Amino acid sequence: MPELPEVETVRRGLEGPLVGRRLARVEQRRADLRWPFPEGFQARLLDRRIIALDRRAKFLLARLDDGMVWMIHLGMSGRMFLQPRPAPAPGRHDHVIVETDRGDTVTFQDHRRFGMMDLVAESALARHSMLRELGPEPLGNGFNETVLSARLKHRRTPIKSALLDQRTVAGLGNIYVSEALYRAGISPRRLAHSVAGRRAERLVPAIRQVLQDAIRAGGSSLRDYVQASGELGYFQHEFQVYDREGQACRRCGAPIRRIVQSGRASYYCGGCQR
DNA sequence: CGCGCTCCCTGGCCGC
DNA sequence: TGCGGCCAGGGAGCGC
Repeated sequence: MPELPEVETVRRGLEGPLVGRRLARVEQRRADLRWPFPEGFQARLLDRRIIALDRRAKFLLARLDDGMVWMIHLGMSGRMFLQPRPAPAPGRHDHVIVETDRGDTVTFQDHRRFGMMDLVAESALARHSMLRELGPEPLGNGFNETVLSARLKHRRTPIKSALLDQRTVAGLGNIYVSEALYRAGISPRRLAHSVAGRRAERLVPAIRQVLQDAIRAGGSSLRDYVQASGELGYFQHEFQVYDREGQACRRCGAPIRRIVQSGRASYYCGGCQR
């Protein structure tokens, strides 16, 4: 899926076509994604005007003119993109299609259906079960070495797992955790509590920089992800460790290792990361 | 409570 | 070429 940089790229790409626009047509093509759509989803979106398109962690938040927020999560394989004109007939995995009063068509496509959508009152947003426990935005002011250390200090799990946990810091996923740990010179196997302090001082800028670099590149295009415009991001060409098992570390030449932690692959250089 | 494993789903790829 | 097994960017829910 889309991790923070991919979601942010989609947000930027859709902001122009969607913000200020009224949803003149809404087509919900199945009853559920990961979970059922909220009651009356299609009718409640229809004719609403989108007043802002924001992002929190990996969620897109479309603010509507009736005080509701259209929450969108892309899961592992979700895409949200602007269609060319005229829009082609919907495909098998095109689950939600909206058309604005300017005639732009935006499609939500998700072949694995791990994504989700919800409609929630702005006033209740912070209490939503999927948002309520999220940690700080890594690119925001609330994320620094003190905050990260406090969140790692009591954790007995490997740092890799702690960073995938959205309560620690919100928006990292499997790719950018591996890449950030490489940049910080920290082994994914190191226990989280031992990263609190000096190592967290390296990790914070490593996380910020890898996310910023990826956003600048338009995200990473692997199997599924495309930008809102349909263009490919190119950060995958800058991966130092992710999906590079057996290839030489670009810094020290040692072969990149792949291990499995909490059921997910981790990639790292045994020479550069301790 | 905190942690790790399994599962949800479809499709691509690899080896036989 | 066909088929089975494995793997994939996420996260909830369960058992230990």
